[in-house]
Amino acid sequence: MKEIAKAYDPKLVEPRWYKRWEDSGAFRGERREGCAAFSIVIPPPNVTGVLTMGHVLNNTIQDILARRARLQGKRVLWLPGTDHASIATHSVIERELRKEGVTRWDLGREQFIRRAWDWSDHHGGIILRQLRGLGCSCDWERTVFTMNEAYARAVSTAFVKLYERGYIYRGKYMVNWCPATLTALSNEEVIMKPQHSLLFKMRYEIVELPGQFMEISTTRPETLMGDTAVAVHPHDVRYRSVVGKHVWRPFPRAQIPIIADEAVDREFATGVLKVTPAHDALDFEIGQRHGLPALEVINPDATMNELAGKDFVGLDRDEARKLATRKLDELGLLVGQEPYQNNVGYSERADVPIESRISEQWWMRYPKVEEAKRAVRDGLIRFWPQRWAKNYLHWLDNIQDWCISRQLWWGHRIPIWYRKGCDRALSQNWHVSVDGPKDPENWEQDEDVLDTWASSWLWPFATMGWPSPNEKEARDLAYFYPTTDLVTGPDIIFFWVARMIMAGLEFMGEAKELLSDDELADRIPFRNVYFTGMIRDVQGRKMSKSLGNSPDPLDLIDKFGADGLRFGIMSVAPKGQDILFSEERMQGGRNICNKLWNACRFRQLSGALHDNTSLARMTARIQMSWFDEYDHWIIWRLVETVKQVESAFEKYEFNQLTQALYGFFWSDFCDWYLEVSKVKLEHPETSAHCLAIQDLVLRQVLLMLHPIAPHITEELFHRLGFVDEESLLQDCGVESPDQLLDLLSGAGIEIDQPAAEQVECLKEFVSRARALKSQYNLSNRRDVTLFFTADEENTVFIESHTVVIKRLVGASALEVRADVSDAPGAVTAIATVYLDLASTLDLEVERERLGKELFRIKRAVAAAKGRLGNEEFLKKAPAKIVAGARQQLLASEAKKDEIERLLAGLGG
RNA sequence: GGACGGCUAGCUCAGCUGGUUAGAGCACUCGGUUUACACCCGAGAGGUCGACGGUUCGAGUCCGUCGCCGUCCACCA
Repeated sequence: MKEIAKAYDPKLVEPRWYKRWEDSGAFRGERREGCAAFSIVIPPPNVTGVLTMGHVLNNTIQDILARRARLQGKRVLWLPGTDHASIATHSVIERELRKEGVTRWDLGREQFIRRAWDWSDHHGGIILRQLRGLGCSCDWERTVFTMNEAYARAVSTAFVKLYERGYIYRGKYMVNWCPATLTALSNEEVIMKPQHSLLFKMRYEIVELPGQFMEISTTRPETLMGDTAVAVHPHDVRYRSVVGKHVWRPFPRAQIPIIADEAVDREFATGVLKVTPAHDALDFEIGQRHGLPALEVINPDATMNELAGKDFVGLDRDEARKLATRKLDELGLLVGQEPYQNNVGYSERADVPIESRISEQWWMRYPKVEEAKRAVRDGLIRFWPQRWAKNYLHWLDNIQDWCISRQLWWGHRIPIWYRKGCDRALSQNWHVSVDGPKDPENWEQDEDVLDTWASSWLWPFATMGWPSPNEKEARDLAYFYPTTDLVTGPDIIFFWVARMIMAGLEFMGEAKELLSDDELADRIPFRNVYFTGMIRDVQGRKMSKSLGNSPDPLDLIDKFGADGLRFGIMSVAPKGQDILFSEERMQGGRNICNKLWNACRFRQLSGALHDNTSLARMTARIQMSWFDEYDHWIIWRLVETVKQVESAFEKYEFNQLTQALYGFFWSDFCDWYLEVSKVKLEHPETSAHCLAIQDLVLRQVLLMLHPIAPHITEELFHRLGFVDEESLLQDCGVESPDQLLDLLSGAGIEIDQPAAEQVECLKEFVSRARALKSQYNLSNRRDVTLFFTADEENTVFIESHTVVIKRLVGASALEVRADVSDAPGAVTAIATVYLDLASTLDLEVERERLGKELFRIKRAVAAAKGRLGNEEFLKKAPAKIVAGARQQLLASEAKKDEIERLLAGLGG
C-alpha cells in the first residue's frame, strides 16, 4: 500500500495519466459492430489560435460527454482538427507583410500561400497540445486540418456538385465589401455597430423650378457624386407636383430625376432620399426598379475615383466626406448638420466599416432549406436549450443567397477555370471540376477562394472520408455518422450549425430534392446540439484582449489543476446562460479534488484494502445483518445521487451534475458517513463491513465524477484497487440507477427507507446539540453532558446511538431524563435535547432564544391551521396535500407545546 | 422596430408539471491543534422571490401590463 500525500498535487498526477491514456489508445474511436456508437466532431479552432476560456468550457463539455459515453460502454469517437480560418489568417499574414513594407502582390500568390502554410505549421497544433493539457480525450490519430489535401477535395467536390445541381451562380450584385482586406463578405461576417455620426442637411435646386430647393438628409455626403436620382414616397403630398422633374446634383453638376418609390420613409427628415445605386443596398434596389445608372465613385480600397471629380480623386472616404461638406457649404447648399446616432456595418475580421459595392461574385442558393427546418422542427435534431431552435428557424425563413467567393489567397481556390482569352461572363467558357481541365495550358483558374464556412460546413462528414472514403472510412462513416452531439456557441448558429445541417442533408446520400423522414434521419449531421453560454468576466463584460480580463487557461490549470478547472467551470455554468467567470470560483473545483484525495487517504489509513476489483466482490463483504441506519441512509443517498446524475446527463444540465456530486460526496459522505465511521472503525466487528460500504460509495463516486475530473479519479481508482494495474477506469463502466439497485439486491442488500430517514432525525439532534454548545461558547469542550427527554420509542432509538451522538457532538455523557429544568434545551422531531450547564444557565439568553423559536413555530402552526380551516381548501385540494397539512400541523403543535413547556420551566 | 433570455440572500445561481417554515456554493460573523483534509471542521446571521394587477382554496412557480439588464435579427438615408 502506497501512502497517500496529505495534499493533492495535480502536477504529479495529471500528465502521467494523460500519457498513459494516449499511449494505450484509450481515445481511439474504434468500431465494434453491435455496440452503441457515440461521436462528436470538435468545432475546429483556428489553426493559429491559442486556448481561451471559451475553448475550455466548450471542450470540457465535449470531453465530459465522450468520457461518460465510454463509461456507458459505447464506442466513442471524438474527432479533432483545426480550421484554416481563411480571412483571419490572411489578415495576419498581410499585417506581417505590411511591417516588412511589402504587399501581397509584391510577394505573389505562391509565396504568400507558402508563408501562410509556414505560419500554420508553426502555430498550428499549439491549441491542440493545450487541449491535451486540459485532459481532452480526442482521437488524435484522426486530427484533420481543413487545408489538407483530402479535405480540400471534399470542398471542391461539394462545390462542383452544387454547381451541377444548379445551386451556384455567378452574378454582379450588391455585396458587403471590406476595404481593408479587399474582399467581399457574407452578411454574417458584417457586424452592426452604433456610431456617433453627423446627419447633414443639404438642398438640391429643382431644375424646372429655379430658386426652389429640395432638402435632403444624409450621413454620407461623400457619395453624392454617385447620386443618380432623388426619391420621395409616391403618396407624399408635399412632393407630388415635383415627381418627374429634376434636381441639380451640385458636383459634378448634373441633372438627376426626382422619382417616387415606396421604399422611402416619409417620416424620416424631409422625406427626400438621395439615391446612390452603386454604394448603398437600398439605393441599389431602387435603382434597379427605376432603371437608374449606377455610378461608382468609390474604389475598392475606399478612396475616391475620377468619377467623383478631380478634387476628390484619391481621397479617403473620411476626407472626402469633409471636403464634400465644405464644398456644399461654399455653394450655400449645406443647410445644417447635427449629431446623429446610426448603425454602421463593420467587417468582422478587419474591424473597419464595410462598403456596399456592386461586384461580380459567386453565389450559392442554399440547398435543403425546408428539410433543414423540418429536421429541427420535428425534433430529429434537438437543440439544448430548445429556445435556440426558434432563432434558427427564423434565420432559415429569411435566408438570402450566400456570397461564397472571397478575393483572398489563403483558402480553397474555387474549382472553376475560364478558357483563356474568352469572355468569362459566358458559362460556355467555364470548366467546373474537382481535378481541373485536361488541357490546363488553355485555361486559367478563378483567382478567388471560398468563404471559410463553405469548407467548415462539411466538417461532420468531410473529416470522416467523404466523398471518397476508403473501405475502413466507409464503415466508420456508416457507424459514427450521424454524430451524436455537437457542442458549440450560439454565436455561430447561422455561420456553422445551420449550414452543416443543410450540407449534411444535401450531400450524405443521393442527389434528391425531397427527403423522407428516414432519409432525413440518416443524413442529419448530428442529433443533439448543445449551445454553451458565453464566458464573461464578473462584471458581465465579454472577455477581450484589450480589457485584459481574459485569464490564460494554462495559468489556471497550473493553479487549480486541469480537473479543478474543469469542475470549477462546469459548476459555474448555468444552463443556457452566459457564464460570469472569476478565478475565485475555480477554487471550489480544486477543493473538491483535494477533499476527494483526502477521503481516499482516510480510507487507506483506516484499514487494509481487500479485493475491490468488482462491485460483486465488494458487496460480498457487506451483510444485510450488519446494516444500521447510517448504512441504509448512505446507500439510499448514493442511489438518489446516481439518479440525479443520470438525469443531469440526459438533460445536459452540467451544473446540476456538479452540484449533485459535490453535495453528496462532501455533505453526506464526508461530513456524516465518514464521521460516523470513525466510531465503527474502532470495533473490529463493524470495521470491515463499514470499510466495504465506504469502498462501494467511493467507487461509484469516482465513476460518476470521472467524466468531469478524469485524472484524479483515475489515480484514486487505481490506488483503491478498483481496477487492475493494466486496465483503466473507463473499462469498468458505470452503473445506471437500475443496474446499481439490481446489483445491490442481487447481493441481498435492500434499502430500508424508514431507517434511512431516521438518520435525518439523528442529524437534527446532533446539530441542535452542537448549536447549544456553540451558543454557550463550549464548542471547544468535548466533555459536556447532554440530557434528553423523549417518548419511549425514541428513547430506545437515541440510546442505541449514544456512542455516535456523543462522538459527533463532542459530549462525554448523554442521559435520558424524565424532566429537565435549569438547562438550555432545543426541540427536535424525536426528542428535546438539553445542555447540562449546572448553575451557569443564563435565563435571559435562553428566554430570548426560545422566544424566537416559538415565534417561528407559531407562525407555522397558524399557517397550517389557516389552510385546514378553509373549507375550500379541504374541498378542492388533493387528499395527499390535505393529509400532509394535517400531519404538519400535528408536528408543529407538538413542537410548539414543547417549547412552551421549556419556557415555562425557565419561569418565562 | 421584431424575437428571445434574465431580474430569488452581499455575489453567482437552484427551485421540475402551482401545494409543508424558499435552497446551495462563495463571501460574511462566531468558535475550533476532535487520530483524512485549514484547499479543513462546527455553529450562525442574511432573501418575501424586479413593480403592479389578475386567475386560484393556495403563486417565486400560471396570465396580463410595465420597468431595468443582456443577446440575436432587421435597419430610415
